[in-house]
Amino acid sequence: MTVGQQGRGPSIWARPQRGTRGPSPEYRLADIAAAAIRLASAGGLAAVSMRAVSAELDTTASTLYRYVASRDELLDLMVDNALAGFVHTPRSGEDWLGELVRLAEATRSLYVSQPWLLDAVPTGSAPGPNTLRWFEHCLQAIAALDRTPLQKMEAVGVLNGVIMLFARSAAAPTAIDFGAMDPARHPLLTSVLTGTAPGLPTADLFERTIRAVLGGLLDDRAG
Amino acid sequence: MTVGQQGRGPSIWARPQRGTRGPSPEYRLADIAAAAIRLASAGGLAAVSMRAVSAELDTTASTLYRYVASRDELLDLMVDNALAGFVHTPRSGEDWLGELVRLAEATRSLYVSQPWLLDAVPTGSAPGPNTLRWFEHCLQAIAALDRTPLQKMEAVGVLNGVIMLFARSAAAPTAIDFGAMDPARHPLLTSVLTGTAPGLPTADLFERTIRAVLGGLLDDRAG
DNA sequence: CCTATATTGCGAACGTCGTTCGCGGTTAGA
DNA sequence: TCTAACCGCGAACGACGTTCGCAATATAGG
Repeated sequence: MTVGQQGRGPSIWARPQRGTRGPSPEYRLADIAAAAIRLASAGGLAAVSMRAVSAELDTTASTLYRYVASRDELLDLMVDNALAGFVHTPRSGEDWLGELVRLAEATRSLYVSQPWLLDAVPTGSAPGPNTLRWFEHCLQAIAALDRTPLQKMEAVGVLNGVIMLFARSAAAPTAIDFGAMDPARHPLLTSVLTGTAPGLPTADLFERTIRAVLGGLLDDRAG
Repeated sequence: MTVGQQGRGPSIWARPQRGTRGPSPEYRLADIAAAAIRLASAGGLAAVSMRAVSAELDTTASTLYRYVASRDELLDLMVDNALAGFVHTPRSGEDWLGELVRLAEATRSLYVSQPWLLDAVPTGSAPGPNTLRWFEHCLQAIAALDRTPLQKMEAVGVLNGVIMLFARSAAAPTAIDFGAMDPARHPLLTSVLTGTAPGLPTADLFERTIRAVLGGLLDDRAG
């Protein structure tokens, strides 16, 4: 592969195959990604260091650079590997909004089950095949709508952002320190925080938000 | 101050003042935050290392720990210092949705002008006085609405998330490498990407999204 | 006034990190 | 057979966050 030195070519996904010369590689990208995901599931993305991942595979850090040009590329690999677990099948007779809500909830549950994704996705600048498959599913659901491609792309981008937003608030149990709050200066905030238990978001807040956003952006009445 | 060793008390904002014993501190938190913001504006949040910030102030890294318990606390300081530049005054006769849209656009422009905020905010778990002031403004705008405090809090949280989402997409000019895209496998995505210039989001997409979200979550017809 | 105590700035160090370099060994093409 | 490409790996580099201990300094209490 020899990616470490020369490899500032295209992204991992469109990298030329290895030559046939030397010994065959001892590891596969899928195994490397799986080892990294194992560490991330246990200790968050911070636990995914090149040394830790290589140790998980009983090798050394420098060996990893035969397969991956940088840690960010390894994160790209992890993201796409995790998104391989995303499945979505349209149901006959389902309206596009209902299908997208269902797709959004499946996506969110995937983010929630693997919270490190929320930290890894912003880094990634090279969407892998499974990420593209997710986009394709979204576009498929709204294919019949009479909107410009750009509008559809924007809507899907916002959809993804809203999903990550809700997944993030579900993953972080609001360990916020309000030590700076002065009841005199912030009366409304004080009454809200003391009046009711902060708690988790309303159960249907996610679906309502999705419907509000997509309905507002793609519904035929808008424009 | 002696924060580095004993300082695992409350957050920076609710920290006991320094005693009167020793020599008076040579630096102020505001100056430290300003120096860090200067570095972040120039080179992103990655340029804000304890050594770099201390060098900016002509001192050493260990000195910083007299003022700040950790790098994350320094980031909290930076965020609140940047949010000090946020101003918002309600206009008489303005409806709540219009006011929130105006507030949202002011917030977004602040995020866009200082993109490191988007990386620093997720870290911060201790909102400073200026952050609380922002929340207070939001709650003020919807004070007259007949919604439960929890619903209002949720809506403000979603509002903030949407603002950051749009600020992020405006800050990162879509340097995405689509090298993995196979036209056969992803026909819709291919047609969208080749058919139109990716470009920036529609001009009014932000406002329309804000209105869709807040209208859907807080309007009297919903619920 | 004198002394104990608290506080400051700082040099040095520790462990970890991402990444690079060069070596010896291995395989396939010329 | 020889050469060029490829592999795994040990060692190192520079940077990072953070801790520790020391000399200097200023106040509080007697």
